Amino acid sequence: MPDTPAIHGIDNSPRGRLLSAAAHLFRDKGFDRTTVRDIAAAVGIQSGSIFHHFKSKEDILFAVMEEVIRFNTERLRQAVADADTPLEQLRNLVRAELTATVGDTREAMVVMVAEWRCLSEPKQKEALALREIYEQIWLDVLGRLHRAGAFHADPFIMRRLLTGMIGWTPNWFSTNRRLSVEDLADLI
Amino acid sequence: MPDTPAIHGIDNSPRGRLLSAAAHLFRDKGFDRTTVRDIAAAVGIQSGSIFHHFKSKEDILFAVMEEVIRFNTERLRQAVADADTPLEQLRNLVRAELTATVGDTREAMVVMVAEWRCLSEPKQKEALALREIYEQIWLDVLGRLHRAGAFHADPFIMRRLLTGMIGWTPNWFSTNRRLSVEDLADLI
DNA sequence: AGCTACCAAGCAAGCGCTTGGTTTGGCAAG
DNA sequence: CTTGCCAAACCAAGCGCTTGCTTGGTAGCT
Repeated sequence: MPDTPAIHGIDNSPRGRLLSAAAHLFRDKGFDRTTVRDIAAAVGIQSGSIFHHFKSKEDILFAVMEEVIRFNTERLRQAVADADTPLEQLRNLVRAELTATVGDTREAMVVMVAEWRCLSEPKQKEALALREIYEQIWLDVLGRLHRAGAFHADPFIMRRLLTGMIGWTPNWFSTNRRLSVEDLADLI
Repeated sequence: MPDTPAIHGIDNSPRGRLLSAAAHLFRDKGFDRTTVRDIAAAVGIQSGSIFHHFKSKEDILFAVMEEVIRFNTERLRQAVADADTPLEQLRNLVRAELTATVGDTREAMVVMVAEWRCLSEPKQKEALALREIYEQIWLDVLGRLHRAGAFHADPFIMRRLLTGMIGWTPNWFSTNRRLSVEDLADLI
């Protein structure tokens, strides 16, 4: 009965399968409305058995976020490294984040922005630290472009507007339309 | 004790005070993590007394959304009516939605986008109908601008990108910085 | 009298998580 | 090639608590 479509960057150990199933459920029911019994059923085990792999339900959510953020931070780094000019770096960043958001790590990404506050405060801080590394890559590239005179707005504001645009895409984008990446690159 | 800051467009009848308090709690704890006991305590009554005004907890959420969407639809209409040129209409729409999103109906707006899926399916449909009236105002103006050649992208896509940008603002915008409205108007 | 607004008490259901025991797969000693 | 063993993975049952909501009654205003 199990078999949730896997998420890129998560292996298929028992733990990994649990994470993928959880991410899927968290996405379309929300963290609070997903019970540990739901997650267990999705991978075909008993609810109690979950706590052999994770010490709490919150830990599952945190693990999902940690995996996805680590994986995509690496992707951003590659995107920057693969480009020569700053402008091309930006275009690659947009493409990379779009891929993460509507592509192979879509479910986990949606969960990360939507269920942030379901983490306890210490876990939030921990996740925020990872998140800041991620954001720094963006800010570096945007800052470089700004100093080069490519745009006049504040890079921080710029990043926030981009975050909003890209972060909203999973709510409307469906993968029949190819590469709206180019659309966005044009918009900048 | 009571006294949550009121939300524009909601009166201060017992019912109205309940709605404002609920919107406030829903915003910073989420719908599921907010108990009816929390809401009751926020206005200084017993938890059971809530069900004299609303027949379920979900009904409270729906009422919040309904009020805020009705109020802001009217605001959008005014924004269009107050402008002469299509471009000015767009600028007014942006300003109006920003005011709604980070201004006087901020809490309720955040709740509306974040807790959408907490509604049962019938209620979602009902809310969606109201939402579509709201969106149509945007699409009318954007369609007019598009036909006039002001931009070449699909108006639907354009609206979605704008939705993302504006919808994300409450996550970073704080009301010390005046009128970022102008920033956004420039970006189009 | 009748209505609105509320209280006090509690019920049934569902929740996260615990507990104690059982299966499974791998691996090395005999 | 068996045998003994261990750790990882899982089951079956249920505990204690919180949740949304119900019920039956009361105070005060018109």
